[in-house]
Amino acid sequence: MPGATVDPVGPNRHSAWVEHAIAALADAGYQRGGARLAVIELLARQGCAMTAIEIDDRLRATDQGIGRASVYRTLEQLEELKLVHRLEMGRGMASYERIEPSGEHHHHVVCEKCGRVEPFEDPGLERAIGRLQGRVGFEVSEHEVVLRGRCPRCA
Amino acid sequence: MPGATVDPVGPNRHSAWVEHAIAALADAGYQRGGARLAVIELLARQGCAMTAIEIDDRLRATDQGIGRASVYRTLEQLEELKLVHRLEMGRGMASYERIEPSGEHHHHVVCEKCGRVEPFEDPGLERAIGRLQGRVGFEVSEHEVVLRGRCPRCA
DNA sequence: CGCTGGAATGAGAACAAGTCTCATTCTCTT
DNA sequence: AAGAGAATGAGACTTGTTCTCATTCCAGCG
Ligand SMILES: [Zn+2]
Ligand SMILES: [Zn+2]
Ligand SMILES: [Zn+2]
Ligand SMILES: [Zn+2]
Repeated sequence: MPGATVDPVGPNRHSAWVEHAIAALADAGYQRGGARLAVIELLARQGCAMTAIEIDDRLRATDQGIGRASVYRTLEQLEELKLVHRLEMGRGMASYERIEPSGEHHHHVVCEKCGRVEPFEDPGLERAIGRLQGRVGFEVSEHEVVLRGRCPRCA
Repeated sequence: MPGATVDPVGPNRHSAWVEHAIAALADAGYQRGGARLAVIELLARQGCAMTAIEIDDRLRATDQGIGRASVYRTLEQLEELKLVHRLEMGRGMASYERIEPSGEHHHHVVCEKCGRVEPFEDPGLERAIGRLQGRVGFEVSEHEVVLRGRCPRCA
């Protein structure tokens, strides 16, 4: 689903992931907390990766005024529990996007001129990566693919 | 006839890339310089990615005492000319490895526990990526694939 | 309910990778 | 050999991220 955009208010169809994340955190022994929930709900509304800076800025701007430490701490915890995927697609800063429990996911094309990021899916690519599993000596649990080039506007 | 400085570790079979890089830089209008050459010769000897920090430390330790600014500047120039590939596979720091003019290349598996990086090649994967070219709206010029998991030692 | 121990939070200091500045040194062409 | 301009490097600076620790909040208990 590339292109799912921000849903500023009210229930949204990604709330299932919010429940999933909350349950996983509870299972892992975490207590509830407002800052963590705010991060989770923000990520739940995004269709693609969002930089840590952007997440932090966005949450600092709310009336709750979430702190930077809480944002980064939460992102780290979510990554540890495989609830979000951490990506480094640009000049040294991390982005995050939620991981669907279903395994459904996408990869990214990045414009090397303007930095624009676009998601894409491809079953053939996934199949090729799947076939790789035995061939590398590691026990692979995730993968990421980044294509780089010029976007239509910059070409 | 080209007075390439003696490599303290002895002659290496990648000197062709050194020549290639020097020629490309000259074509791009750069003058020669000792710091830049040192970076190029170091990269020429590596079989896989090396972090910028490592490159910098290594070159600072030489009797020439290459400066940090020169190292990063050179890496940026080499990347711009597509002579090296910049990778961000770990905790927010860049690695570099040379690009073979032949197009021959590999991808990486990273251990999420100990950080170990291992290269691998796979024609099937390359084919799948090649088939993708038209399907994404970008004019793709490079790609990178990173698998993450546990290495044999950490599994 | 109101307590209480431990978890969660956030302000700001600390870090670390990378970038910028600019005086000096080096290259290359006359 | 001289001059114009490129390359270099010491160190200041920026920036994304992490750490510290005093304060606030949560959940179980009486
Ligand atoms: Zn995405
Ligand atoms: Zn995939
Ligand atoms: Zn490599
Ligand atoms: Zn490839």
